[in-house]
Amino acid sequence: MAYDITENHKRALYSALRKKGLRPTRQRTCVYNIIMSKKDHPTADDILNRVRENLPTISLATVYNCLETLVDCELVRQVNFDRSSTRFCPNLTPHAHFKCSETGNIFDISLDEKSVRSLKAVLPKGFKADNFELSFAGSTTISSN
Amino acid sequence: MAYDITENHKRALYSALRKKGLRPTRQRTCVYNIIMSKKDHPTADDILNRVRENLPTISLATVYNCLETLVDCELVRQVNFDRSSTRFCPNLTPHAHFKCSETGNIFDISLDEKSVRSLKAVLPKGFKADNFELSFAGSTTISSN
DNA sequence: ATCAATAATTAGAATAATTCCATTTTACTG
DNA sequence: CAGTAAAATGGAATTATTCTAATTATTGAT
Repeated sequence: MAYDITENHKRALYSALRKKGLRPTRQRTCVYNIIMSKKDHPTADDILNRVRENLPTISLATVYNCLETLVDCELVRQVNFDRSSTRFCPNLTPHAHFKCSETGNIFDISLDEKSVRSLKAVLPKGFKADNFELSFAGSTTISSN
Repeated sequence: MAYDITENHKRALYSALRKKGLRPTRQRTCVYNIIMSKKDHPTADDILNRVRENLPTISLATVYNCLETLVDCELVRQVNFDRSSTRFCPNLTPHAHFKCSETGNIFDISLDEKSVRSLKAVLPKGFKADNFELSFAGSTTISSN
């Protein structure tokens, strides 16, 4: 039996949806698979184009709906860089983002526990963070991750 | 002689503009003063409303133009929270932002040198950051800064 | 399997924030 | 103070996203 990564994704998706009383539709499944199958940071529009190879009639509104659901279920993350379109990220481990000013490429920068702790330590008494976002902009010699 | 804070701002503004060969117009001066006179995080629209008390005919496009200029001159900073309107920040010292999920209030969280260093230390070899943005979302018992 | 109930998808209209454009006004230089 | 270049203006255009009302799919019970 071959190790089928998408079978695992399917299981994760279905159980997360069921937990919230939501239905595993063709569209949700496909959007989720597309995001998981390429570890980059696509916009809703990128995702529409990729998903249409399988579901040619899916609408942009549905892509937005699916993405909202997946974010609510904590199956994917949302990333914002300045004012440009929201991007979606399959990486659920603690990480920061680095955007290369020259190429526009976005890199995940993984954060170990110590870094996460020292990050959260900047908050004074009285502040309780549910989440954080750390992003860098600059230049890099790395061409892709 | 009274300590006139706006005189200092004026000097900072004029010299920063001159350095870039830009003209100190009434609109730019007013937008800058408005931002400096209340240490919060107004949107372009907030700023339009405040500035109109002094310059009733200023247009939103001009506010956007002025803000772009001020950001380019590094006199004010831009802050983005998710997809909502861009906010502008007079605080030029290294700091993070905390947004209270309940009230929407935004707090500056100042960062000491050590924190800034450990922040930048998360970047692997090959990445050179020009700037970073760190923001938290959560709840707080603090009502205002 | 079939049906009803409910949830999800769809296409297109609507909205919000921002940028663009063509014209008028203003600021600087000589 | 005249000429030139930069900036301001109002409105149209653009972009990303959300809303809406109608259709279609999924589920649970017969």
